[in-house]
Amino acid sequence: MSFQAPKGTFDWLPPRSEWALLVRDALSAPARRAGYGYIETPAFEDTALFSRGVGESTDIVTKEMYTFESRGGQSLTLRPEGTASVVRAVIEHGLYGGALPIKLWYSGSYFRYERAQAGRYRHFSQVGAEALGAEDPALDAELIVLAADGYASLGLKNVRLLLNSLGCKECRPAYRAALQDFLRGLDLDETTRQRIEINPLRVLDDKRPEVRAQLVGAPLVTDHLCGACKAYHEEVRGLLGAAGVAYTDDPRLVRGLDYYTRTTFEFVHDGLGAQSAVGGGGRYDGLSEMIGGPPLPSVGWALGVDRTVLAMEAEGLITERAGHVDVFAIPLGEEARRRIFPLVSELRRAGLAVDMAFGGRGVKGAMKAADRSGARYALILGERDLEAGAVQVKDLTTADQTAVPLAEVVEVLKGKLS
RNA sequence: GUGGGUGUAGCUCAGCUGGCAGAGCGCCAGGUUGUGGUCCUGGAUGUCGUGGGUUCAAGUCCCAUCACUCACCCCA
Repeated sequence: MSFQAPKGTFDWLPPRSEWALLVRDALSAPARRAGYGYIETPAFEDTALFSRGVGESTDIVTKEMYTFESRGGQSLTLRPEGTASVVRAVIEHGLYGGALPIKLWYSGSYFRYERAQAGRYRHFSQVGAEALGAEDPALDAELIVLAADGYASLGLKNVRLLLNSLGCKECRPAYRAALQDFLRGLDLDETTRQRIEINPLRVLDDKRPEVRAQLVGAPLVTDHLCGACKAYHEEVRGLLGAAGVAYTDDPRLVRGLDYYTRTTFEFVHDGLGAQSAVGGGGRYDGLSEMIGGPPLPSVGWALGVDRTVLAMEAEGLITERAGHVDVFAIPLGEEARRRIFPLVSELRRAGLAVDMAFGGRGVKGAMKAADRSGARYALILGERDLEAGAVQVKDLTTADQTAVPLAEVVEVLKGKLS
């Protein structure tokens, strides 16, 4: 019997896994500095939260959810995205009764039942941030700037920001109707024709060349925005410019979740294969009410951790990192191992990163291991040293070696490494 | 759901019109009775994805099947 990770999933292994941790940290750091508090919600929720929140017409809900029945007969679903859960938690705990906006960030695993391909997995990882309860273009701009700063802090140069406005419940219906009129006149396959009736904006997203060619003259949302939406969008654009964040207006940008209104954006990168979005988000003014909460105009984003690592690889930012211990201890013989083990523990308690040779290997093999560990110093303890009450401290970069009394090793190494 | 590609050592892969299972890297050991990163020597690891067929003979040809992968669809 042998096992392998389920289709569409993968394991993060060292040393590459270090970058996943680093990316998670770097993408969330700007939000933490901007007053966003940490929220952690369950990995599964009531199925209806997603079908009503994300939208019955979306692909996510119609064919990509991991839905199962609990022993009590309740329908539960592994979360396919984070926003619905956060809004649910805010409503459930009445957080909207306090100071607004409520600013939250989170990080975790998400699940969508899709055919895997480069950059697209059934289990993936996102960092998210949401600001709930305020309708202020500065809040939209803040979130976008925070995400852009996160990517920039990782050294990414080729992340582009696409920006659009999808209008609101006042102006979207008219646009939707105009778009449907246009699309119905095109030569399209059956599934796409169905999409025109259910979710016409999504058709603008089609990548097939024969479809793209026909979409050239399609009506654009930006030409159908009401006065309020137009003004709001202009304000967001102005603030982004003022903060020095470059963006491209993309009137074709639509997103796969139904709850978006007004500001929508996507961060894209060309080095990921067919998947180009490394992050995205937007405003969702009606979501709270859709799932039974009070009016709570909000905006947020989710950034893909796995995809960001792929983007960094594409830009050559992922380099082999040297090992991460400072000291590597080598006992020669059992007596030496018994003596060096507590010394290793003591060094670690003193704040040094320390590893040691296990498995009773010879000096040569142990030295090889010390070299691979990336340690600056090797500690060698053998019979002769035990008799002398000292340990050999070898600087692996210069090959200088000196005997240091056992009682003084901790202080000496702390001094050398500070 | 649809279409393409690939399955051979831990990893990356070579293996021609069928004829003894290979290389590089990595790993382990020795060269150095207690010293790494270079060098030299040696060693271990294989159900050639799986099942069937053709053949004196199959990693190689045929059929089926599974897995992985890329792309469409969709999205982080």
